[in-house]
Amino acid sequence: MPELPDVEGFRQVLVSCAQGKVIRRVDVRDAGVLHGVSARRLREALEGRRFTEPERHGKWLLARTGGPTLLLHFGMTGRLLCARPGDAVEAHDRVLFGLGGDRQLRYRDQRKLQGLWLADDDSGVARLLDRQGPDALAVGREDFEAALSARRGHIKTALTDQSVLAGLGNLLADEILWRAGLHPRTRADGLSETERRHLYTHMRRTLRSAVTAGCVPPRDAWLTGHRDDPDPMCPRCGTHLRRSRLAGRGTVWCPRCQPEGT
DNA sequence: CTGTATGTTGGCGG
DNA sequence: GCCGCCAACATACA
Repeated sequence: MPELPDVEGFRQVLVSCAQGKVIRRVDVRDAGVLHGVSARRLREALEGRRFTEPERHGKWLLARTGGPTLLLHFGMTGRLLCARPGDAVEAHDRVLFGLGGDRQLRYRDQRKLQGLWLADDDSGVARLLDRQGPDALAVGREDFEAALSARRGHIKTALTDQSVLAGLGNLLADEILWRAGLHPRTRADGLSETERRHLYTHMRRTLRSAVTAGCVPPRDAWLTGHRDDPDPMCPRCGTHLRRSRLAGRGTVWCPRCQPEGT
């Protein structure tokens, strides 16, 4: 699930559930999601602190406390949710944060592909995020174009490479390329001035809608609404969609709207 | 059993 | 060094 729009939604959960609240109890149910920190050290670092305004960079969520920062990454199946302390704990609830105001923030994740990190200070945060390119929602047109021009590989690979641009995942990349009319194998540094501009514009529009929805919505008018159909058709022109493997992921595109070459 | 899944990393060969 | 591809990580589901 989690790409930039989902993580932005989790940031909102953190704001409404936990911002300003004291962390009374950190309950690590599965230490397998902790990276570079023990359950005990996590508890000692966070209990008694208060969550302040959280930030997001790409697919990373930064839960600030005024002291150490908790960094969360959701992999493919992670979520953040707000519960009551008495609510039944589910099998995949890995860490529970008991808060003031009778709230409980939960990191739930089925597959444990990523997890939680703790940074003592800003330099610790910077170390953890040092491979991240500019955030896809915050990046300006010029930096976006410069990042792509520096890449000789396929455009889809560049868009989903977090060190080039942070936040886009497999669904968003396919969606944006479809809207921009670009074949996913187009060379990133081979885009015309116009194509680069369109790509940036469509990335912004797609991200804005998706952030509002809290996910890449599987709407009928979106490519994402059809990628899992047995015989998927392009919602714009009715052509049979193509499927293949690119950048290590299942890739869907419309051969008519996104012609190869040129 | 096989293949797939919205993520990331590290290794291999070109 | 850059690039594409693949396995690995852990788990569920068709």
